[in-house]
Amino acid sequence: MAVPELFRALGDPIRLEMVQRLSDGAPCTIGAVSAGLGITRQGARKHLQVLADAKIVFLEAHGRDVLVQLDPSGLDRAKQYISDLQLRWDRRLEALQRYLEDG
Amino acid sequence: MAVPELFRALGDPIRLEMVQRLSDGAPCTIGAVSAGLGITRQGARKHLQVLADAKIVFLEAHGRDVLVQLDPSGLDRAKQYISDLQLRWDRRLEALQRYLEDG
DNA sequence: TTCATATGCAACCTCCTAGTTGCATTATAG
DNA sequence: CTATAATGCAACTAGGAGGTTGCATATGAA
Repeated sequence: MAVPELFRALGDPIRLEMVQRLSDGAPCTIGAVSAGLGITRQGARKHLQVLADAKIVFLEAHGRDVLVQLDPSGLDRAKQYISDLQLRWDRRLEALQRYLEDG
Repeated sequence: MAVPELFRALGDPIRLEMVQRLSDGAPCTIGAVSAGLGITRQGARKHLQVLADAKIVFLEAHGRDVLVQLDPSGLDRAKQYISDLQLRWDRRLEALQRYLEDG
């Protein structure tokens, strides 16, 4: 459910950069993920919330700071959705080909 | 390239519905893809343009009407990008595990 | 030719989103 | 205890995205 929200969350260069960082490095604090993006901490925080709402990331309070971690299931759902589309598309192509060959 | 644009194009319920229709049925005209979406033809046309700009769909003039066709390579790029992310994520997990085990 | 159909183009409106600033809060460090 | 560091919350602004209406254009059918 909420597939559009999922893709929408990925459809922003800054959020995608965040996901990149998270997939590369260790889980880190909000401050760390937000640094060096060219926007303020609050701006970055909003992006993180979008990612969290879309279940691409989850936030875990840890004393004074909040750890940001990638949620693999989010990415998986997105990929699965695309695969389903491609499957239908392929079936359609096959049906079309049969139609052309056999009459 | 322009991966964010790709996801962004998929991140809208109406555009996703269009892609669904195109993957299901035969390539059809702009009018056909645009019908029954709850918005005007011009509104739908703008969505189609977004999909076309993101290379998810291509438009082919055919006399009076314009055929809309799914571009499988667009979906493939999106899927590939996600797979790459997951690959890096998995590698990171492995490294972490080795670190925990071996010291 | 004439009429209807499928589309293009442009101006306009509204609202959400990205981004900011300022201040409050909570927890770690000395 | 005090100071600082990491974060939360709220109000505000600007710009773009989604959507509409109105009109122009070109192609196919009769």
